[in-house]
Amino acid sequence: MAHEPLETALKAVLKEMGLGKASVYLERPRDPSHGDVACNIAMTVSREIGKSSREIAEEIAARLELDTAGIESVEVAGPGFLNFKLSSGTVASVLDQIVTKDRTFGRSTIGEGARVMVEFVSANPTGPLHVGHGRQAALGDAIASLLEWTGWDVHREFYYNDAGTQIDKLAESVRARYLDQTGHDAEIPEGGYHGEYVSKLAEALVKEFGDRFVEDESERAIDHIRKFSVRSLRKEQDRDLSDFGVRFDEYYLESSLYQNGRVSSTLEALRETGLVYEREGATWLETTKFGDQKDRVMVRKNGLPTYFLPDVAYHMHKWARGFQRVINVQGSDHHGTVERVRGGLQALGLPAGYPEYVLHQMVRVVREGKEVKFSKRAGENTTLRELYRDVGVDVTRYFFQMRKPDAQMMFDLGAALDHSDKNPVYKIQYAHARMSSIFAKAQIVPEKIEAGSADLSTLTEDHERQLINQLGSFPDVLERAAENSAPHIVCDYLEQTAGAANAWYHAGNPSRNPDLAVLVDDLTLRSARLILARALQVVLRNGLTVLGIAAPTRMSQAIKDDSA
RNA sequence: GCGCCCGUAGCUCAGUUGGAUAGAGCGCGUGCCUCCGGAGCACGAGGUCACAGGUUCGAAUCCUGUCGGGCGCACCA
Repeated sequence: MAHEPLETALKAVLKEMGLGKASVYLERPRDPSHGDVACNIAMTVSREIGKSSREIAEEIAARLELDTAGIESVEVAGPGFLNFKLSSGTVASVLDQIVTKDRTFGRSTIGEGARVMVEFVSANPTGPLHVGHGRQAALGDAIASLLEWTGWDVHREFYYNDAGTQIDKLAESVRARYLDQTGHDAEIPEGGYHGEYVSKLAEALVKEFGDRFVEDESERAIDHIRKFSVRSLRKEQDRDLSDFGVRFDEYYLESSLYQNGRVSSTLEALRETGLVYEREGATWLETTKFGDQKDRVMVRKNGLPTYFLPDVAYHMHKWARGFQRVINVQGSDHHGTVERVRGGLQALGLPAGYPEYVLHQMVRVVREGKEVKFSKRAGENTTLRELYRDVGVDVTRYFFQMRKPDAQMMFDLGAALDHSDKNPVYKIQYAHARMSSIFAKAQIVPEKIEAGSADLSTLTEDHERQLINQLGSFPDVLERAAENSAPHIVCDYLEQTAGAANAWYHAGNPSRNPDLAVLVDDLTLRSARLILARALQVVLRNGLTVLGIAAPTRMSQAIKDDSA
C-alpha cells in the first residue's frame, strides 16, 4: 500500500518511542468498517518491548498528527490493529493520478530495465497444439506482460525440439501413412503418431511428390519426409499461436545447438569439472552433488546424447546471451527435469536457482460435468484451435489465466460459452463498455476528461469510496502478480473491480436513484463522477491489456468478434 | 517405495510479510426490476479450511506425521 504521508508519520512516531528499527507494513482491510488502511505494527513489536499490543497501539494513535498524514480518524481495534480512515480528499486524489497516467497507470520500474527471458510453449513440432499448450501460451504471455509492466526488458522465446527421436518417430509415422496411401502395406511404428493430421501430411506428400518416396528408403528420402512434416506442422503451430494473440521474439532450434558445436563444447566443459564419469558404456554427470535424486546420463551407450545435454547447452547459451533471469513455463509433467538441468548448470558455475520454473498442471475440458475430447485431428487431445474457435480467444485466454498454474484445472465449456455477466470475461468487458456508453450519452470524449477538473472530495458515497480504494490498489496488484508469476491475481482483481463497478453503476440507475447517477444534475458532482468513471475505465482496460484481452467499447462487437 | 503439486461452501476456485467475524463466481432461496445497455440488481442460507499433533499473543497460511487425488521417478522428451 502506498500511503507515504501516513507511513512517514508512523515511522516518526515509532522513532520517538524508541522503535525506529521496526518495519511498517500497511494493508487494506477486507472489511470496510476497519477503515481505509490498517497497520499491525503494535502486535509485531509487543513481545520485544514487553507491553501489551493494545497499549502500544493506543500510544501510537495518541502521538500521531492526523492532519499532516492525511488522516481523518484513527482507532485501535481487536488485538491492537490501528485502523485509519483517510480524509476523502486523500482517498480520491488517486483518481487524478489514474486519469493523468492513463495507459501507463499501473506500470512500475521495479525490474530496472534488466533483461529477462520467458520461455514457453516450446512444443515439439510433432502435432497440433492442444489445450495444455494453450494454458501455457496464455500463462507465459501474461507472465511476460506482467514483467514488462513492472519494468523488465522481456524476451519471449520458443524452443523447438526439432532434433530428437520424437521427430524421427513422426517422420516414420508419416512415411507409413504415405505408403498406405500409395497402395503399400505399412504400419505406424511403436510409439509413433496416430492422429488424423499424420494422414493429412501423407496426403500432402503424395500430392506434391507422387510415389517418389515409395521405393526410396535412403536417409536422404526419410530426411525429406521429416523436413516436410516438421515444416508444415511448425507453420500450423505458428498460425494457431498468432491467431491466439501470442508472439515470440525468438524461435530457438535445438538442431542449431548441434550444428554450431554448443552441445560438444558443453560436454567438454562438463568433463573439465571432474564430475563426469563413465559407467556401463555411458557418460554420466554427478547431478546428485546438486540435489538431484540420481546421477544422469548425458551420452548414451550408443553414442547419442540424451536430451539432458542439449538442455544444459541451451541454458548456458541463455546465460551467455545476457539473461541472468529466465523463467521457464512448462507442464508439470516435466518437473523431473528441473533438478537435473539446474544441476548441470551449477556444475558449470551458474547460480543454484537458475532458471526459474512455473510448472502448470493439466487441463480437463468439461461440459456439464463430463470430460470432452472432441478432436479428430489430434487423436486423444482437444486442440487449442478448436477450443478458441468455439468459445473465442478472449474467453479462452482468460479461463486459462484465472487459475493458479500449480493446480489442475477444469475448463468448463458451459461457463465459457455463456455470454452474460455470469461469464467473468464479459462481466469485466461489460463494465468497461458501460463507461463508454455513459461518455457517449454525455457527449464527452473520454480522453478529454482531465485530472484536476473536479472537486473529488464530493465523492462520499460508500460505493464510490470502496471503488476508489479498489482502483488505487491496481499497481500493487500488478506488482504482486509479477513477483509471483501469477496472472490469476490480476483476474481476481479485475473481476472484483468489475463487480464493484457494476454495483456502483446500477445503484445510480437514473430511473430509481437519479441523485446517484453519474450524469446527475449537480454539475460539480457530475464532473467528479465522470472522473471516477474514466479512472475505472482506464484501470479495467489496462488490466485487460496486461492479460492480452480486448477492452471493447461496445459489447455486441466484442461477442461477435470473439466467436468469429 | 521415493520426489514435486494439490485437498477451503453442493460445484469451480481465491485467500497478499502468519492477523480481526475464512471470501468470490456458479447453483439454490427471497424480494425488486419498462433501466446511463440485457438471464440485470439487492438480500439470504450454505464451512470440523482432508485428519492428527506442534510452533505462536494469533495458523487455511509455518513444521511433523497420516489419509486422499494428479504428475514424475529411462542410456524417452
